[in-house]
Amino acid sequence: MRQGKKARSTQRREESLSPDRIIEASIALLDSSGEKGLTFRALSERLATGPGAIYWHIASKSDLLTAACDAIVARTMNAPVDGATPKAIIRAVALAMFDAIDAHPWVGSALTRAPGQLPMVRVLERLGQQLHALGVPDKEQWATVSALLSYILGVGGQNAANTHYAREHGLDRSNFLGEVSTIWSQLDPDEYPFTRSVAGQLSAHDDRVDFLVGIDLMLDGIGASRGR
Amino acid sequence: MRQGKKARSTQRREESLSPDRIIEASIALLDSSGEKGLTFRALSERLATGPGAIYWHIASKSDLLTAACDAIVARTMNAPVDGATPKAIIRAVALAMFDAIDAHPWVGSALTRAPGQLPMVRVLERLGQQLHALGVPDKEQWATVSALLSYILGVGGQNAANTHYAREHGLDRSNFLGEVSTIWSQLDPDEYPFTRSVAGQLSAHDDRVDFLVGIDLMLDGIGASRGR
DNA sequence: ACCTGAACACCGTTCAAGT
DNA sequence: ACCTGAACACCGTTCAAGT
Repeated sequence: MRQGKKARSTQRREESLSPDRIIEASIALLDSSGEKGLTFRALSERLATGPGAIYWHIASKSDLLTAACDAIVARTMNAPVDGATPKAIIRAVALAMFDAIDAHPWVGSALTRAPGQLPMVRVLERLGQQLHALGVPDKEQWATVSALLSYILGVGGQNAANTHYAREHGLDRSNFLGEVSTIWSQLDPDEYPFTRSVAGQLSAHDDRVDFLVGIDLMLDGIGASRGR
Repeated sequence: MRQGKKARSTQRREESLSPDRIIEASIALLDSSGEKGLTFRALSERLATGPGAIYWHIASKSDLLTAACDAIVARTMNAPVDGATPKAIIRAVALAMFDAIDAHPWVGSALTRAPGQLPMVRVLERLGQQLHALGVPDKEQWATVSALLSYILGVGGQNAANTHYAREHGLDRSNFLGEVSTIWSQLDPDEYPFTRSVAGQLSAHDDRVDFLVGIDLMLDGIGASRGR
């Protein structure tokens, strides 16, 4: 039963609590059971401790969620991205966020609920630097990043909501879209002609492609009011 | 103590429960105490009944929130809007949603959490009809409304989060923005040059104007890839 | 300094029992 | 048909007590 020093200290480190270990376990819990799967009781069980212990390292559940979100966003924003022009880089950064939220839907809602905080600032900074490079005048920079960011958060939130809703009703994503499509195509033709006409496109569409359409719309808009 | 028939029946209607009365009371509760103020216990107290009674009329809290949200959105989307061109109408509809969410921040998050449901569809329909009038090709209509809607939901979600965060910390909105601005201006200059440079614009900006900048960016984008 | 786990003050939801 | 209100199965958070 004796253990070498190395093994001992490794195990020690593995067993003692730390913010990082708590955040790591939170991410695992959020990925596997969604936002409502993250409770201090489930978390403390996974960490083989009591619920109170976590409060020594983390101030609140809201802080914990923001920290978990930031871990994902930091990873995403620090990854290299390729693109030759500022607009190409903006596209790539936005797409990286889309993919991160697609892989971790809870990040979508966590981002929104932490306004002005680190995770949002990381994205803001990446986008803003490219707007600067693009020659957007200082006075217009805030409104422009703000718009891009709002769009990304909007899509991310929808993504999170879709996943949550599908999970709650025991459907997968395509079943969910099919259900919405069916409901839409049964709406009153006089009141909802557009929604009905678009119901068919719903189940065939590609979220990722649609996301980029919106980004390109905004980038084109920046070009239109500035010239290329 | 006798009462006329009319008075009697009026009072009856006021006292007996109905989905409409429950929704009305929910809106009042949400407006006055925010999203966390809406509980079945607080609601049943305000309606002078027991928590169980509400379940006779409403299936779940999530349904209740969506119904309350829909009441606001329906009111907003049914109000006449002026605008001579499709783009002007889109602007006006979007702005009406912004103002509605500004007045009832909880609508921002409720909208996002009811994907594909009635409140969203009302907005989708209004915007979509104008895109159709604008001559956006059928194949592109879904991605285009979807982008506009995501942007509106994104701004709405941020709006809700800002209000929630400020309320939680006992600040008003301008204090909150001032605090964020201060934090941003103290960020590391090498890592966050853009965010620092933009911190000053934060406290002076006008949410409503910024919102329209994003809408115009997208409308210009639609124009750019189509001509006018 | 860090952890334990019982306890507090809540939730949404259900359901027997009433009218 | 509609309402009552106790009870169930949870929450986040606190805090005395331990090591």
